[in-house]
Amino acid sequence: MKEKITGVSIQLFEKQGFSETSIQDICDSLGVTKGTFYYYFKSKEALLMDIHLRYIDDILEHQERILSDVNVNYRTKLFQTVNRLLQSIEQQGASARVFFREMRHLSEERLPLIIAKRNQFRVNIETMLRQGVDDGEFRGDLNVRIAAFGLLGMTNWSYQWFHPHGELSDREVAQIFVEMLLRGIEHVGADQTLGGDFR
Amino acid sequence: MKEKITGVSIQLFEKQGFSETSIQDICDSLGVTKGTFYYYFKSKEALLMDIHLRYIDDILEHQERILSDVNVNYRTKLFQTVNRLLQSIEQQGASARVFFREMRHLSEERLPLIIAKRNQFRVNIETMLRQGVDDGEFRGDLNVRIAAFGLLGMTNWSYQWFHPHGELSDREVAQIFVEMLLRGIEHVGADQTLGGDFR
Amino acid sequence: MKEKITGVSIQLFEKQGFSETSIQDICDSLGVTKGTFYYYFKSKEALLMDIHLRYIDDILEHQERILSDVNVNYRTKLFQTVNRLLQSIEQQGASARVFFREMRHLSEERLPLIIAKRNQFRVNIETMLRQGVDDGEFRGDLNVRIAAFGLLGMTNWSYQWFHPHGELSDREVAQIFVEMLLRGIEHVGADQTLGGDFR
Amino acid sequence: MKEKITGVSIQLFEKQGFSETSIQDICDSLGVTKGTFYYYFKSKEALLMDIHLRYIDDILEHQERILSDVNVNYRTKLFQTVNRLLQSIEQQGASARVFFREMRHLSEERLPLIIAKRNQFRVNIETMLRQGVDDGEFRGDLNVRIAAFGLLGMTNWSYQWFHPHGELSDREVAQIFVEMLLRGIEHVGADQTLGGDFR
DNA sequence: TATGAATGAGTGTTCATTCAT
DNA sequence: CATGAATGAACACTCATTCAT
Repeated sequence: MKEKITGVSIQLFEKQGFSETSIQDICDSLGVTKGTFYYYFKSKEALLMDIHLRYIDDILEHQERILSDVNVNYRTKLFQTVNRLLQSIEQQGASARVFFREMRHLSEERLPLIIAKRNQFRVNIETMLRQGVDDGEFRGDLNVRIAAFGLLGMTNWSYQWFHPHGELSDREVAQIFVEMLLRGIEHVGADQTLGGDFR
Repeated sequence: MKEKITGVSIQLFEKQGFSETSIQDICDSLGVTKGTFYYYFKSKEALLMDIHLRYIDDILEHQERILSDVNVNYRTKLFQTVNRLLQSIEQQGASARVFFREMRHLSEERLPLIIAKRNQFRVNIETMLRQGVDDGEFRGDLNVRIAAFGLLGMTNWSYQWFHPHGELSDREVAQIFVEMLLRGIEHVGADQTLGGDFR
Repeated sequence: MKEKITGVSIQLFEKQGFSETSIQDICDSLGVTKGTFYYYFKSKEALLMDIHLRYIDDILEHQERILSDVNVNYRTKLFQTVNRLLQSIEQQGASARVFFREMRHLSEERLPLIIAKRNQFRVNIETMLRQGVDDGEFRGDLNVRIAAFGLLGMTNWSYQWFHPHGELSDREVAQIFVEMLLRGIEHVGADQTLGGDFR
Repeated sequence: MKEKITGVSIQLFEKQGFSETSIQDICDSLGVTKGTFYYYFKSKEALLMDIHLRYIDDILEHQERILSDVNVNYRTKLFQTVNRLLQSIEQQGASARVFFREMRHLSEERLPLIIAKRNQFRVNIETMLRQGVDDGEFRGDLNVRIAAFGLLGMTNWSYQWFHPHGELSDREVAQIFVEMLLRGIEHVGADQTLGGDFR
C-alpha cells in the first residue's frame, strides 16, 4: 500500500505539481480514504521526502558503482555518468521531475539531508574530473568545479525537453553530450578521435 | 504601484514559491489592501504572466541585438549570449528563478505564448550555431539542436547554484563555459587558442 | 445619463439578477466609471428603488384612469385591468420581472413604500370587484379579497411564461383569462354570453 | 447532519434569500464549521439543487397519485390539485418560496432538470383539464394551455400572500379558488351546484 | 488497518462604496 | 461632471490534518 501511494503520488506530483495535488487526489486515485494515507505517512511532506530519498539514493548508488570501477578510464566514467542520468530521466522521468521541481517544498528539517546528498553527487563528479586531470585524461587547466556544474546543467536540464520516445535515444544524446564535453576537456594532444570503448 | 506590486511579488515568489505566496503576503509587504492588488491585476496568475513577459521579452531583445550584429564572429556571439544569460541571472536573479520555476502555474491560455517565446530563444541559438557551422567557425558534424539544448542547460542551470557575489563573476563563469564549449564545437584545425576579442 | 443608467440596469437586473449584477457591469455597459454612477445614485439599492417606483407608479396611474372612467361597466374595467397588466409585461417585461423578483432587495426603509403602493393596486381591484357586486354585475357571494388575489395571481404569474411574440397576443390571453374569471364571478342569471363590448 | 443543513438552509434562504445567505450563516446556525458543510455538499448550489429536488419530487408524486385515482371525477381532481398546492405552501411554505424564488440560481447544468419536472407538473394539469373536457365535465371550448397557466398562477402566487395562520385555511382558500374556476370551466348545462363530494 | 466525520485556518476573488482631483 | 485609485469586509471554497470507531 505504501508503495502504491508513493507510485500514484509521483505521477500526480509530476502532472499537477506538489502544491496543486491534494491528499484527496491521491486517495481518490487509489480508492482509499484519507485516514489510510495518514496511517502510512505522517504528513504530505513526509511522502515527498520519501520520494526524494528513493530517487537520490538510487542514482547515488549507481554513481558510486561507476566511480569505483577500476577497469574503466575516466572518459568512460564520464560517459557512464551522463548516460545514467539521462537514462534515469527516461526510465523514471516522473521521479526525476518531481525531484528537481519540488525539492523546495521539503521542510527546513528535512531539506538539508537531500541537499547534502545532492552535493555529494556533484562532489563525486568533481572528484572524477580531478582524478581524470591527474591521470592526464583531461586538460590540466580545467576548473573542475565549474565544469561539474556545466556537466550537471547540460544533463539535468534535459528533463525539460528530453522525451523518451523522441528522435534520439538517451544513449545517443549522452554520446553527443559527452563528445561536446570531451573535445573541450580532453588534454590537448591526446587522441582527439573518440574511442569506441564506450559506444 | 503596479511596478511596486510586481517588484515585491518577484521577491516573494522567488523566496517562497508562487503557490506558497498569498495575495495577502504581497499586500502586507506593501501596506495596501487586497482590493488594491485586484485593481491592478485581474488575477494572481495575470501577475505571474506579467513577470514572465517582462523577463523573456527583455532577454529576447538582447539576444536579437547580439545576433544581428554583423561586426562580430560567431564565437563572439556565442560568448555574448552565454554572458548575457548569466548576467541576467546575476542582475535579475529573482526574475530568472521565478521564470524557470513557476512557468507551470500559468494557465493553459497564457502558457503557449511564453513557451513560444522560449522556443524562439532556443531556435535563435540553433540558428546562430548553424550559421557558425556554415561559416566554418564550428565543427561541420555538430548536432545543432542538441548542442543548443546543452548550452542552454549549462547556462540556465546556473540559476540553481550561481551566486552573484561568489568567487567568480558572471563574466568569468561565462568565459569558462564558452571555453569548454568552444574546444568542442570549433572547427578542427582552426586556431585553438581563444582569441582575445571577447575577453 | 440617469435614464441611461436606469435603462441598462433594468436589462442587466432582469438577465442576471440584482445581486449578480455589479455596479461595474452597469458602468462597463455604458462606458463610464463607477464615480459617475455614484454621482447619479446614492447607492445600488437607490437605483433599484427608482426602477420600482417607475414601474408601480406607471401601472397605478393607468389603473386609476381605468377605475375612474364612468362610461364603462365593471366587466369591462376588469378586462382593461387584466389587459393592461399583460400589456405591461409585454411592453416593459424587463421592468416587470425586476419588479416582481427583486423587491426583496430593497432596504427596510424603502420597502414599505413599494409595498404600500402594491397593496394599493390590489385594494383598487378589490374595490372594483365590490362595486361590481353592488351593481349586480358580479355574484353576490363573491369573496372579493380572495378573488382579487386570484386575479392578480393569474395575471402576474404570466411574467413567468408569457412571451410577447408567442402564439397568442397579450390581448388574446387577457380575453381568455377574463372569460375564465367572468363565468365564475358574474351574477348567476345574468347574460352568460360574453358581451362584445370590451373586445 | 445533511438533513439538518438542508433544514436550516431552507429557513435562511427563505428569510434572507439565497445570495444573501452565506455558508457561514448556515454553519453558524448549526454550530459547525464550513468544512463540515463541504463534507456534505459539493457547493452552495448543490445544496440549492437538493432543496429543489426534494420539493418538486414530493409534489409531483402527490400529483401523480391524484391523477391516477379512477374513483374521483375531474372536478374533484381539480380541487385536490389546488388544495394540495396550497397545502404544500402552508406546510412547507419555506421550501415552496425557496423553490419559486431561487430557481434562477441553479447552474445551467442543473436547471434543465428542474425545469423539466416543473413543466411536467403543468403538463399533467393540462392533461387533467383535457380529459375533463372529453368527459364532458369542463367546457368544450376551453383553452387548456392557458387555463393551466391561469390555475397555476392563482395557486402559486399565493405563496406571496397566503399565511398559514391567517383568516382562512388552505382548504377554504382552495374551495374558493376552485369555485371561481369551476363556474367558468364547467360544461354549461351540467349541474351548476357544487357537489359536496370534496367539501 | 481503515473509515468517515469534523476541524479551522487559509485561499483567491468580488464588490459596493469613498474621495481627492 | 467625471475619473481612477484605494478600501475593507465579505464570500465560496480548499485542504492538511485529527480522531473516535
